[in-house]
Amino acid sequence: MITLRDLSRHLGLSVTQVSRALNGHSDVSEETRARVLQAAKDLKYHPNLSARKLVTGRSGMVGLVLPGKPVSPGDSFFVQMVAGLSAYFSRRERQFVLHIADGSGDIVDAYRRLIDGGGLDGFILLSPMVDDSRVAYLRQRKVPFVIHGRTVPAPDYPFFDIDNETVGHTLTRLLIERGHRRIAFLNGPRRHTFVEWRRDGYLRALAESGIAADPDLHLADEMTEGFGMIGGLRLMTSGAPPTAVICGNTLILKGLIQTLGALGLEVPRDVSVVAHDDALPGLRAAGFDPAVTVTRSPLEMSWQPLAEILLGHMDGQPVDGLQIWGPVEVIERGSIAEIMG
Amino acid sequence: MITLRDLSRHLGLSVTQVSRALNGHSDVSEETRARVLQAAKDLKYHPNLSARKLVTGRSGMVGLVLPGKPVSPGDSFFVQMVAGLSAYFSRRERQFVLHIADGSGDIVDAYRRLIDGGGLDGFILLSPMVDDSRVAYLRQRKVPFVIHGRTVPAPDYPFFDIDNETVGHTLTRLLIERGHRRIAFLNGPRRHTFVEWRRDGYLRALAESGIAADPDLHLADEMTEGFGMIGGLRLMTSGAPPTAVICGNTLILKGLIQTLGALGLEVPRDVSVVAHDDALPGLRAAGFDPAVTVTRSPLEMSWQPLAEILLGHMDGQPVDGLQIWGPVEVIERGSIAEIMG
DNA sequence: CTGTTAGCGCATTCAC
DNA sequence: GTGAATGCGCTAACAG
Repeated sequence: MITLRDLSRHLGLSVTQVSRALNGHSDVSEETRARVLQAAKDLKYHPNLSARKLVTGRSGMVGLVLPGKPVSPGDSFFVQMVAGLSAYFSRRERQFVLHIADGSGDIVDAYRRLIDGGGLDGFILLSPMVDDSRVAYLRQRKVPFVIHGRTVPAPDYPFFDIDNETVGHTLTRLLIERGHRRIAFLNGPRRHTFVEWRRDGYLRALAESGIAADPDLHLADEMTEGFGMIGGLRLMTSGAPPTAVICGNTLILKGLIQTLGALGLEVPRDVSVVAHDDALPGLRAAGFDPAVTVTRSPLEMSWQPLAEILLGHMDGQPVDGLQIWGPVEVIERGSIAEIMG
Repeated sequence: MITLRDLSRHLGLSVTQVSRALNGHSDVSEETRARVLQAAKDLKYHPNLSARKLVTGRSGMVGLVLPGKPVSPGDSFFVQMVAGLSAYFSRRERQFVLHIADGSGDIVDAYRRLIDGGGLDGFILLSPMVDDSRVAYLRQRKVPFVIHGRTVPAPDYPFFDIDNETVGHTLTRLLIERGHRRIAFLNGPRRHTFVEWRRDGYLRALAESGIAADPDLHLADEMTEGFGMIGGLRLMTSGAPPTAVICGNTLILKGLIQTLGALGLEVPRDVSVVAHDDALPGLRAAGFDPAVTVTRSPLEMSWQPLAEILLGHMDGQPVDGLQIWGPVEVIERGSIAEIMG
């Protein structure tokens, strides 16, 4: 292993000067800098992050903490995210620590250990919740982070998010415009902010058209195929079934489609269906039969912004430029039937 | 953030003594140790790994380097492994660094950076290859590692593996015993040792029964559904098709089944099929129609041994006890037809 | 059993 | 521009 000291002796310079040259300080002659850089490459010098961390307090290592649930195909959301982030940081010569938390115990403890002991100084947070304890803790510790989503509508920390209120509103509007008035929503778990915001958009669209919201038509549960099946069954076998159903993601959609098939209901003849599509591999709404009209925001377009925002934040860039909205596309595919007034 | 120094002042002891108490040294009075441990818990002390690494040369952080290919459902092997390992190490208060390598460049560079710069001092290696450069490098650097598999039949480093020669032999024997003599093998990529060893077992079984091996019946390629389809097609449409096919895993099996279906061939009436089953979620051989006879070694039973072996190795345990064979089960499910002599 | 001393590799004062 | 000294938090000699 080669250290700064080795380099300095090799070059006949002081350790200090080599350090300065490597870190791009201004008070180094161009010639010296060139020599140092060349030698560093030749000798395959790699700065010792532990040593650097000890003196600067920062290691540049970033982390992602995931809840410790068993892996299932439905977790392809996390898989995509982990793979994307890890590859991105690896390319940038950053260390990416994946921590799958022990389900028991406070999640904040995991962060504390990672910060105090492990020297992590940057985090990506997924699936923000109302009153998110992770956010509170990291803010208090003044550790940089970026969230995929938001905990409040207008936060003062960096984030990458889509406009979920608009997602809910758009999907609902699509149906209302075709004459639907009994519109159901198989949403996600209440604890997540985006679920509530999509619901807000849904309710706003209904209100704008003077449609009374029927609480029985809005179901909130884990975003699984199972929920799609059970929720769909509950909706369609109730006394007053909806004429259209909105699905929070394509996993729910998949379940719903199965239930509809089992009930002998055809899309869009018997019931119209729309969904939000994260464009996860193997779960494309375009692949369903019939293809389903969706709002679409590819998850795979979120790693890079998330990573860049985090690195920017760790570099001390102002928060304003680090609050970024991802695009939401509307793709009509004919899974909505026209209802005559 | 709370340091050893804080603890020592709080307790009225020297920093050294507190360190010793925490690290389980013998020369500490029981009373002192108890006091220290209690105070550490109360003040939520977490040792600074960077500092420790600097003086001991070891941080306890372990890493997994994966080749930088795009993620697909077929990578569920890696997904399972990553999730299992990460969860295990997290529970043991170890940091687990996932590094998805940039495809370009020498893979060894990734390890160099992680060791020199990142302070990693233990690795899990997956998918060992003939003349594996990673093994050579880590051995030279004297960095502890554990391999899922082996690079040579009797290595002097720790590993967790199954007896792949026996897997090949067993699957082939099952078919020979039912009278098959034209037995094909859709194996994996030649670069992997386990592929060669399975082939050895296959050839040995054939030889033992005096069956001449037909090179056209052994196909080696990436273990994908596509290979199962293409390879199966090639086998079954050749001039002299086999009466039985062995699949290297259930992904290949899945592809083969599709081809057979497309060709109007029925299992086991028209062709017998066996496979090796890693028991990946969603790819259970039991779920195929008809259920397929397999050798089975659940992947999910490998993280824990792998992790334990690595930690043992890092603790300096002798290698003898760290070379472990996982079980291989034979499950007969009636996908083999009897061939009358 | 306990405390004092030294140094891991690096960045950052402060002098020159 | 450059170099010498200092300390980050911790463990490992070395005394007592």
